[in-house]
Amino acid sequence: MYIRKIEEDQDCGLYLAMKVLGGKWKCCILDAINKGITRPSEIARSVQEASTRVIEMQLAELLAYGVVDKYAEEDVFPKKSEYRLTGLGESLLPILSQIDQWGMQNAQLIKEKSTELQGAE
Amino acid sequence: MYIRKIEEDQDCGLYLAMKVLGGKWKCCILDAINKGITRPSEIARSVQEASTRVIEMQLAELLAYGVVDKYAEEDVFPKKSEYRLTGLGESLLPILSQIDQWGMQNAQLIKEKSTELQGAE
DNA sequence: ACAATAACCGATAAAAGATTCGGTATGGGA
DNA sequence: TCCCATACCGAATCTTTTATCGGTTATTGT
Repeated sequence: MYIRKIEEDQDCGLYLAMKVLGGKWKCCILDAINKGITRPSEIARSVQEASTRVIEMQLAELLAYGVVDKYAEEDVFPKKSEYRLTGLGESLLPILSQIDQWGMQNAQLIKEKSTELQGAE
Repeated sequence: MYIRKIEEDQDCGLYLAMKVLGGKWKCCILDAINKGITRPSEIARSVQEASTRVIEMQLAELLAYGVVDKYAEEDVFPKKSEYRLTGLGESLLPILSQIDQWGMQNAQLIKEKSTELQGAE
């Protein structure tokens, strides 16, 4: 079992929110589910850069935080699971789309500066 | 010089935005600056959990991304620097406060689930 | 019998991020 | 002279996150 060593800032709403949607692929997963891509294997195919293991792990986290719900049919072939947004998850959508818009609007600048920060130094 | 090894998702606005404000203390720093706490030493004191080195590094990143501007007076004692939000930085404020609100509204749940995720398993 | 598909998990390796420690430079005050 | 404050940087180290690999279970088709 993994035990966190560095103290967190549990009074900062931003910090708390980032715990829920801060993972590298969470936004892509939420976006996929919102678009109707609900099965793990489908999500994995739709994101492709991310391995199925990562999708599984992040889905598990989203599930734990109550942002998505899971509907599984184990006694069917092939096994079938679907993940859907909960009310809490839906309450995140407008915020996510705002951040996404900001990112897209400033994409050019961010990409440039980002390259500078790691490129020539 | 450091070279990133894992490919990024440069078409996801959310992912890009997170590059700018994803650091552990960026939100606290932006909040401080917005409140008029503009000097590095003051910011460091106002955040206290974070070391001055961290503040310096994250300020440098925010500066590189054009979210803040720097006004330095080197020929003064003691040396004086001030960081202020740029237009781009200010355009982030409403978004930040929305995320913060969401986080505060769901603070109880997030804290509980967060504890479960690392605590008993 | 064997390959294929779906979902999932555990252990470990690799990468990224945060922290600590020491150092630079300037000039004021005890 | 020595110590303080301010701002800043480099490098080593520690922590956290992400990726990779192999394994499990169950069922269908070849």
